[in-house]
Amino acid sequence: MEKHSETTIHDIAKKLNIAASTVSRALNNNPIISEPTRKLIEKTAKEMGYRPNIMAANFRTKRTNTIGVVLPLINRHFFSSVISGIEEIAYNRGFAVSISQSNDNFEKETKIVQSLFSNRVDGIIISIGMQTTNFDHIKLFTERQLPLVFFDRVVQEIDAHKIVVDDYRGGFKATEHLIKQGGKNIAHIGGPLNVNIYQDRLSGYKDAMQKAGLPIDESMLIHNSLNRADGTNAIKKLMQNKTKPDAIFCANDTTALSAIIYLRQKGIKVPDDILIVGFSNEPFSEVVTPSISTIKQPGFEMGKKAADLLIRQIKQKDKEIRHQTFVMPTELIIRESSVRKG
Amino acid sequence: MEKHSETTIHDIAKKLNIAASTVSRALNNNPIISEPTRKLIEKTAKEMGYRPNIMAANFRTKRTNTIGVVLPLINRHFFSSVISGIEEIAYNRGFAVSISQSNDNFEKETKIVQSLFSNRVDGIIISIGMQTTNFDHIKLFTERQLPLVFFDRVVQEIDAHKIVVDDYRGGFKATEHLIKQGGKNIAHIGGPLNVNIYQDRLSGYKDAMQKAGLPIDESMLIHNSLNRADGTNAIKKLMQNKTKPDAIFCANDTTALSAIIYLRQKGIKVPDDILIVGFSNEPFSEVVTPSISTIKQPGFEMGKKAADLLIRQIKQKDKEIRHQTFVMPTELIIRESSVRKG
DNA sequence: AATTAAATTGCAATCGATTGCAGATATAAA
DNA sequence: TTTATATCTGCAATCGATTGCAATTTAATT
Repeated sequence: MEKHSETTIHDIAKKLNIAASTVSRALNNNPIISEPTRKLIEKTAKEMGYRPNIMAANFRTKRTNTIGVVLPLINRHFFSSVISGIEEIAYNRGFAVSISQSNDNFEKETKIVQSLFSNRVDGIIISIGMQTTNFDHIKLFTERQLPLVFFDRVVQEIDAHKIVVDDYRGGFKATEHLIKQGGKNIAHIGGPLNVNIYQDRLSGYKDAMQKAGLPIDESMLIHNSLNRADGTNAIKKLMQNKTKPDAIFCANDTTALSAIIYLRQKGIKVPDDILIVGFSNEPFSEVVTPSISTIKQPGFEMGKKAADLLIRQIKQKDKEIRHQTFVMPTELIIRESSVRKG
Repeated sequence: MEKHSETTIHDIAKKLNIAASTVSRALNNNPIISEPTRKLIEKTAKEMGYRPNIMAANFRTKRTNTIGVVLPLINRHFFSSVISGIEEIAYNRGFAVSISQSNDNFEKETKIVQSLFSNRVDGIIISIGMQTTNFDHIKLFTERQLPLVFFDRVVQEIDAHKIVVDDYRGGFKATEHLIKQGGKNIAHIGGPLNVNIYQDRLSGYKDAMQKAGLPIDESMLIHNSLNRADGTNAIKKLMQNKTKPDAIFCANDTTALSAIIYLRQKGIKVPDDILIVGFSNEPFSEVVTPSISTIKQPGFEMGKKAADLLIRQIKQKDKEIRHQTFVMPTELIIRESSVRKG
């Protein structure tokens, strides 16, 4: 029946007795082709069930119309929101999105980035893993001027667009709020300090404390991986201090939740006895009891912004670009966990 | 300096005075190449900073080593878990994962699938949108024998591998549990019936009711989109019935949550006055008060299974395949919302 | 040493679309 | 009618890796 399973521009050309180049140009809406010719070609192409071989085109043009996304964990509300935003913009601009998760594992992150590079993605959007302290794999992109956008967990020493949350102000606002609510001995459960966002949240905390004239007690600071178990260990340790905290600023909602659950088991009431604020506004924070005050990060908008910036860069590859850091606003959402009942 | 920005197998061949085909075979570990030659080529390739042009290879071999994933909404715990599972398997087998969300929009779903087809993905994994009742876009794949795996929201009339949860038994177990806890007038808030999973959950509910000799009252059945607002409307309506429900089986946790919150506002206690069971085991369900009894779906495992099946199909394209439906077990997780206090 | 078999390597075509440049046709001006 | 100028179309090379088949080298056997 059909010799080629797929019709090519050559088949169309042969049928119409014209050159394949004309067909190619017509199908790409090249204005150099006259209107009647284009119409005819388009009609024939449709009749013949023509579908462009994008691989051939990619190969020839050296572009894949694909952007790579690398992030620690897909299955996390903040990150999946970012993906959602990226996908939305990318789809509208005709780009596919290829997604990989590093699981916060340095080796995997490296392999992923190399693989995306070999696959010739047009650019990548990346949030660095917690373990990552060496950035040679990233330089693979920057050295060849391949478009790259960081988000959330960024690398300061690499020159590229960056989309971050205002973690400093987030930390500041959270702590300030706890102080206003009467907190004096305010603890902080934070993440690894090699990651910028945790560094910034800590700085915000410290500055808010200092501004209020409150001392910073090192025994009130704990840094860990911010998962459920770590959170429980952290709160346990804090409650063994000679002076116990009367408020805690947690660097994520998961840890805040761990603390609340542990304290409830011990008969310590939140917010009556201890005030708590989290970070990230996970979906559960709104509905848990007590609902968790937190800092909202606009994940979806960040994803959209990142994709927009990346695609702009891809489309104007030649021009010199001034890399910028976009700081997305955070919002303090006050719920039950941090408000002492009247 | 460098004429070609990238070194090709021809550059390597020229340098070593051998044929490009030998280089190609050596780099692909073709056993027909002798060990010393391979070693030499590999060494030289590394020295010259060779990176295969995957686009060229894809073009030639007609494979992209990419699998497409289409699902309603990335930013939902169940789906992002599935993605996570898919990504894990795909990554280990050398496949990239290209992800798109349909937002439950039929037009977008169609375009996505067509685009994946044009991009020559090696296969797709798809969960159908709620609005989708026409499957011509899917046939694009099946007719050309392109590997396709459905998960969760599957299309019965299309012959392909399917990974589903045992929604029927899930619905049955949930309802049976409510009956055991003393429920008599058990309502059901379900999803659109054109979607198999909601159909099955309803069937499970009905059978459990019948088995217990309980009548099925149509006014106790509501079907909607299962979002937060719909859930609130549904519970509101149910509570206006002449005989009010004493238990509710909700087809997802979001709706269960809506019900709990609404009832709390009205001073009606869960589980004391009304028992509730949800579905999906969203992260919030465990930590909300009262914690929500629910049916756990193994999203991550489903993703892994789907990817495994798809990749197997891709790798043995020629052989005839008996399509199977894999029913993943569900687990009833009993929490506070459905257990009447002693 | 000659013959045969086995193990390696090379030749050259191929995948399908794109694109610079040359050639052809149509239109306008002289 | 001839010449000049736009417009349009076609030729042919090209992108880089893969692969069937032919050619060559090496090893084994007589």
